[in-house]
Amino acid sequence: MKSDESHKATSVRTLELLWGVHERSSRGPKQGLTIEAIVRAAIELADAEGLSALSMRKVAERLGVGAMTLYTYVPGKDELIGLMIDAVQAERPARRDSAEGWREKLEQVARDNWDLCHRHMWLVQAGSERNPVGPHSMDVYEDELACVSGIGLTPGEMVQVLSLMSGYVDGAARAAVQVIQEERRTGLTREQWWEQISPAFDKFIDYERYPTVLSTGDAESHAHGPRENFEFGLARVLDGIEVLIKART
Amino acid sequence: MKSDESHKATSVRTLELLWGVHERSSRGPKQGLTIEAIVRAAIELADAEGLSALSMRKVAERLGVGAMTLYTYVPGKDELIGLMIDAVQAERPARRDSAEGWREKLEQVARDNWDLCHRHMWLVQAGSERNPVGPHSMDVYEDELACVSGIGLTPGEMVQVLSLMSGYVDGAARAAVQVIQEERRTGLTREQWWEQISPAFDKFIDYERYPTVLSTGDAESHAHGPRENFEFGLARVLDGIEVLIKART
DNA sequence: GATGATATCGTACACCGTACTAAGATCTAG
DNA sequence: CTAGATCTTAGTACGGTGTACGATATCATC
Repeated sequence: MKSDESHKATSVRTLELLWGVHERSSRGPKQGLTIEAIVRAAIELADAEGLSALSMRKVAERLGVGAMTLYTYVPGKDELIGLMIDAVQAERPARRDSAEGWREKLEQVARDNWDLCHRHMWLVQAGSERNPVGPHSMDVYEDELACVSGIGLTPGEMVQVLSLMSGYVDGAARAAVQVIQEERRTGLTREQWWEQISPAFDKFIDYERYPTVLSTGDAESHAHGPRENFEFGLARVLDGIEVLIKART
Repeated sequence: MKSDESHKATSVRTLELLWGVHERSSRGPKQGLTIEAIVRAAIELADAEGLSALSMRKVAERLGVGAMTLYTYVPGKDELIGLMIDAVQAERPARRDSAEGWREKLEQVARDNWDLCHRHMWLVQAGSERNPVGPHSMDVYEDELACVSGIGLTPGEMVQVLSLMSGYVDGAARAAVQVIQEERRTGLTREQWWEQISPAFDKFIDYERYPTVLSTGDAESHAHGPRENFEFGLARVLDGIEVLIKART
């Protein structure tokens, strides 16, 4: 376990990196790279080959430098991932004045996040709390907060509503993305995979133990696409929030 | 990339392990271990030291055998984790005939899952779709399905409602558990950490850029505990489901 | 030009999952 | 009862990881 002091030091250093405060001393040789370039290379790599294939060596190779060079820019891999997360938040559409009413706005926020998770699938595995919050994440938070302010909720409720929304979207995106990644990894669609597995499955399982499953019919025949599932859940969550808001007014 | 055939083979093998179908040939020496013992040791290790500290070598050491011995029982680490996930599902309370009505039942299911994620924190990082479903997961699914059957929903809607619930609970548990793990890792509570960071943070940030955040007041002062956040979101999600059910009847 | 701070990066360490192989244990066929 | 087949066990090794350390090259400053 590192000391508290060293944790504080790297946390503050990461904050500086996130907010673009460099103030490097003028002595010594010039740096040949920028943090932005490193973060960009890391994002490209993670997009292309997945988070598990993201390594400091490969990022360095992509930039044409030695692996240890990266450590003069970034304290470590975890902090690099933190920078990646904040960087991609910039892709989310900014203020959405077009949408009318809190519901449309929240819906857009949710879909933006869903889309982002599909554009950068590593997001659903990388997410870690306690990352020092960077400027782009802060922009997103400001936007989200604006969606639910001025509609009769207490500040505490506003925060909780946003936490609910992002919790749901993250969970749903995670499930959806994992299906896609699994299809990539094995080269089989879920249907193909299930076809291969089901004979063995039927041999083991005793369906008398699962009357409700049986009476509901084959789960697969009722399965919807991930997108439909997401939209369904989103509508329900928004309905639930609407109940709260209507009770407050 | 492995061949489709080998994927199929390990999938079927994992199914056999999950459902307890051994049929080992009688030739050769007897096995000194059981899969159950291996899974138990792995769960203890993950509980105690986290998923990142779970390694085949450490599990083997805990059992007093060589690392490679495990591979005669289990195809690989991923499959072992799949067995661990199914095994802990057995801890969830079984049929809940005590609860009245779908809402109370779903509430209990959600809280059981929330509690399970806190008892075995590695669950929130390990979760992977496309794991061949084991007997205990199947029990849970049967239970969940029974909660929402016979209340006027179509089979498709029942599946979607459950997917919504588990998506929300997973997302919320994930966030909550990550906070706890971060506190363990750094030895700082979130408040202590924020106290250390905020001076630097205030130096970088320009609050004029974030009027809503500012007007809402310091987010920390409105922060609730993870448990309260979870219960708040759960109530909203259930409200949303209730809207759907009332529209159907 | 000397000095001292700094960037670069090769090497090395401690891990990881697991493929391979050799050795020993046990059952079955003859 | 023996021989062979077949299994378990486990040591070794390979290619990967993050990153600590130290040597060297490069620059701004005195």
